[in-house]
Formats: sequence, structure tokens, C-alpha cells
Amino acid sequence: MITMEKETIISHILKHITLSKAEADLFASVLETKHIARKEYLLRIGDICRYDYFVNNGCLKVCYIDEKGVECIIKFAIEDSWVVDLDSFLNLRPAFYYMQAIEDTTVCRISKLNHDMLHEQIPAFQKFSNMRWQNGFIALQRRIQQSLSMPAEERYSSFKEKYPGLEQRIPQKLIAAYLGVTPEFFSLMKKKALATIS
Amino acid sequence: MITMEKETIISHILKHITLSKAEADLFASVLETKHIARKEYLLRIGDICRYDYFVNNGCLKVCYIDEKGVECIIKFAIEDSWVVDLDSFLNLRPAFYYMQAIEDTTVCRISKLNHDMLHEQIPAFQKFSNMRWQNGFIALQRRIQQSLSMPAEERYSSFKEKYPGLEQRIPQKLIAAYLGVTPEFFSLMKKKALATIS
DNA sequence: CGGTCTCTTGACGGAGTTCAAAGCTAGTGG
DNA sequence: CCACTAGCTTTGAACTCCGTCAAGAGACCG
Repeated sequence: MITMEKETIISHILKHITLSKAEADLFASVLETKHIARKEYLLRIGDICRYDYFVNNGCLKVCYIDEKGVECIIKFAIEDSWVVDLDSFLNLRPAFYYMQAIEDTTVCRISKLNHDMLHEQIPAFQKFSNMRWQNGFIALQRRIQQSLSMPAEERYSSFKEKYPGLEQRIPQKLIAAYLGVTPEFFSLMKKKALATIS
Repeated sequence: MITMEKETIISHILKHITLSKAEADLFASVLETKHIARKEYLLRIGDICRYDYFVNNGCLKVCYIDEKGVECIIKFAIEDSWVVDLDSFLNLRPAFYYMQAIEDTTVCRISKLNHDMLHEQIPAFQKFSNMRWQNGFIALQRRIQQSLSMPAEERYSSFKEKYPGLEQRIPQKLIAAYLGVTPEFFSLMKKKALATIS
């Protein structure tokens, strides 16, 4: 059965590669749709990440806990984006990251077994994967630059560009955790920014 | 002709995938060896990165200049590692990074045309690429964590783990640029670390 | 030798943290 | 529909890490 969620993910993929009808059907057949309520976990630290996820709607945070016990957010997974703990998924290692729903969220997931099968059966899918990780690599490089050489205020601007509208949907302490500053400092920073404008 | 440099890169690849004799020969036939003297550039900002490089020996720095005019080093390319400005190479965009030799260096390079050809002709090569960018992605994620949540001293430890012995080969201001601190602060930090031990 | 590059040292300033307290919001249950 | 609580946000003071500027000490070329 082809649900609306499956339609979305397939049309997302078709933006990047071409699939025959048979290939698209094969792909659709291995997708599983899953709902996660706000505050529920999609993956916990130490679990093995056995699925690759595509977010249909809602929003997840991907985090880890640093040595001081502080939650750091490395990415928000919003609608139309992929999310996986790659190291755990590929190498069957305990997950370093955890993923938790910030809003009620719907995802499509693909098991590792099916993921490998798709790579074998569909050459274009291999190509899609390649593109995905190359682009992911480029995006991460950009984030490293920013965290190395931009002050919090500019990182905040980048956040707003990268996730338009997300600021209105989530508590601001999560933005602080994404930027790598304390909620207290983030609050100050916003106030100062406003004062500069008016 | 199969030179020593070509041997090295091929045996590097064979650690990860299997190639037939014909495939290995095809691969070897498109490699070009190139020498870069210390302080020479392999790529300048704004150029198009037309090759994918494998470093046989020596060392390069991969850098950009931030808005304040400071050189930031995002990676050292030492012997047995790959280096390319991915965004420039894939999308034919002006390079954001530059690459300069820190020591006399020998590389093997593959043009974009041949790179694409290898992907078409050798399925295993596609797989190798995939692996490369997935691992690159995992490594970058780790570096983001570090720059977000570790003080300079711990980032310094990671540097020493990641590039064993490199510290002795390069000026310490380059390490500071890699860690994202000023040479002055780095000098202080090292002194303090020594004082703590003794 | 002399000049450039690199490393060290010190005084000072600013960005961001920590801790603590108080004010706000938004659920939640009665 | 109100009251209560838990979590979020703001504010402020003291503190830390790290940057800037400046000056001197080595070190490595030509």
C-alpha cells in the first residue's frame, strides 16, 4: 500500500535520481511509517541505530550529553530531512547520539537489511546515497567553520537561515543548545540584538 | 606505467574494496603523480578544484580565511589521506578553501572526468566513494562535538591522537590555527599543561 | 651578520559561563 | 474554569577562558 507518507519520501528522492516503476515499488515496499509523540525517543544513547529515518512532518532533536552533563544539539531533523546515527547504523556500534521528538512527528524508516538490499538492487539508490553523504559532508564543513570562527550572534543568524520558521516552533533553550551557548547568555544576546535595532 | 606512488594508492584502496586486475589497471591509468614543494599551493581560493587528491607523502594544510582575516585550518592532509574541496569539485564552484604544502609533498590526482568515469565503470569504486564520505561525515561530526563542547586543551589532545607525530613536523602556530585559538594562547596553554605535570 | 618568521610573556578587555533568584507560561488535574 | 506546578525565560554579579596588543627572545634563512 502506498500511503501519503510514502508518496512524500518517494517524490523527495525522485527530485535527485530517476527510478523505474518497479524500483519505486520495491523502495516503497520496504518503508515503514511510524508516529512518535512529543518527548518520545526515536533512539537512545547506547542503543544500536537499526533504521535510517526520513521525517515526514514534525521535528526531532539529535543530541549528545557532553562531559559536563550538558545537552548539545547537533541537528534538528525537520520535515523532508533524513536522520540516522551513521556510525551506529553502519558499524552496529552503540549510538553516541539520541533522538527525541520535539513535536508529534511522523517518520518513514528503512531497516539496515533493506537499506543494503536497496543499494544492491537499485544502482541509482547507491548514487543517491553518495550524493546524500557528500552534501552532508559539505554542510558539516560549513558548520565547523562557523563554530570555529563565528561568534554566537552570527551562528544564530545561520541557524535562522538554515531552519526558517523553526524558531517559532521550539523553546529557545534548544536553540541555545544548538548554538553551543547557555540559555542565559542566549537570552542576553537576543535582548542586545533588539536594542541595537531600535 | 605503475610507479611506486600508484602502488601505494591502489593498495590503500584494496584495503577497503576488491578490484579485478583490469579494474586496477584502469584505475592506475588515470592517476597522475604530482610534486608540490613546501609553501606551494595545490589549490587557491576561488579556483575550481578540478582534481581529487591522494597524498603519498608530505603534508598539506586545508584552510580558509575568516571574516577577520585569520587563517583557519580545517584539516591536515598527511600521507595516505585524501583531500579535495568537495563543493568546488562536485559543483564546479569557486573553491572556498585553499591547500598549501607544509612540507615537500607528493600526491596522486584524478581529474573530475576520470573520477566520474571510474564511478561508471567500476561499481566497487562507487561503493568506495560512499564509504569514504560516510566515514568523512562521521569524523566531521566528531570534530563539531569537540569544537562545540570541549575546551582548547582537550581539542589539543584530540589533535595529537588524530595526527600522531605531526606536532613535531609543523610550526605550532599551525596547530593553534587548527584548534581555533591564537598562537599566544596556545603557547600559554602548553606551558600550563607542563606545569601541571611536574 | 641582519632580517624575517616564530615563540614567549604580560597587561588588559570582552565574550560567554556559573550560580542563584525571581518572573512567566503553559499544561494538568480537580 | 481555576489553581498549581513544572518548566522556560529573564536578570544580575562574580568568574574563566581566550583574544588583542605590544614588546622581547630565539631561530632560521640569505
